[in-house]
Amino acid sequence: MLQKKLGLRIAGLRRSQSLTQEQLAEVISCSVEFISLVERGVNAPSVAGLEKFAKALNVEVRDLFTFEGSRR
Amino acid sequence: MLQKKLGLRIAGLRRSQSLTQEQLAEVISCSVEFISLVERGVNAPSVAGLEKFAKALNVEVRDLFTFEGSRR
DNA sequence: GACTTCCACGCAGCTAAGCTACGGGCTACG
DNA sequence: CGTAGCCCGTAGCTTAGCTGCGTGGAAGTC
Repeated sequence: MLQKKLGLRIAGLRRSQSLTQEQLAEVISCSVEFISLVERGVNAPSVAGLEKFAKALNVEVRDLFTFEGSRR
Repeated sequence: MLQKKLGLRIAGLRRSQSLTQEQLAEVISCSVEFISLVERGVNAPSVAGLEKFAKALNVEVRDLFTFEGSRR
């Protein structure tokens, strides 16, 4: 549920930075496969992982949970 | 790092709702000990767990990651 | 057609961490 | 004293976070 939206959000942010999954994986220092899993909502990163994602995407963690559907 | 702040945030939200750890644990249907661990920043809940916490505290997940220190 | 880049996806595996139960201990309050 | 609310350590089960490998497909370029 949540991870699905989270994945889409991350994928969107990544694309908006013109990064490939591979590049993002390198920044985060994790596997490309994992990026794929996360973006598809199969896996959700841990809280520690969220921090990395946010940093790599130049946003704050709370922004990762900010969707269109959310208020505001 | 993050989980520390997250824990404080959750504890703060819980208190502001005048809930005890026990009551919160019941709403989330998890153990009281776990609430304690989370609030102290020893453990961080999983993404699925975050959803439960947010729902129990009547906020959105993104609000759990909204600290004083954060921008805005 | 052949090649490359980007990505989805299944499978198999390790280990870290989420989560629980039990037991003890401290403070505050009636 | 007794109870409520919380902290804390230890020990343990179990899930899922995360990896590697290998495949294959869509789109672009030459």
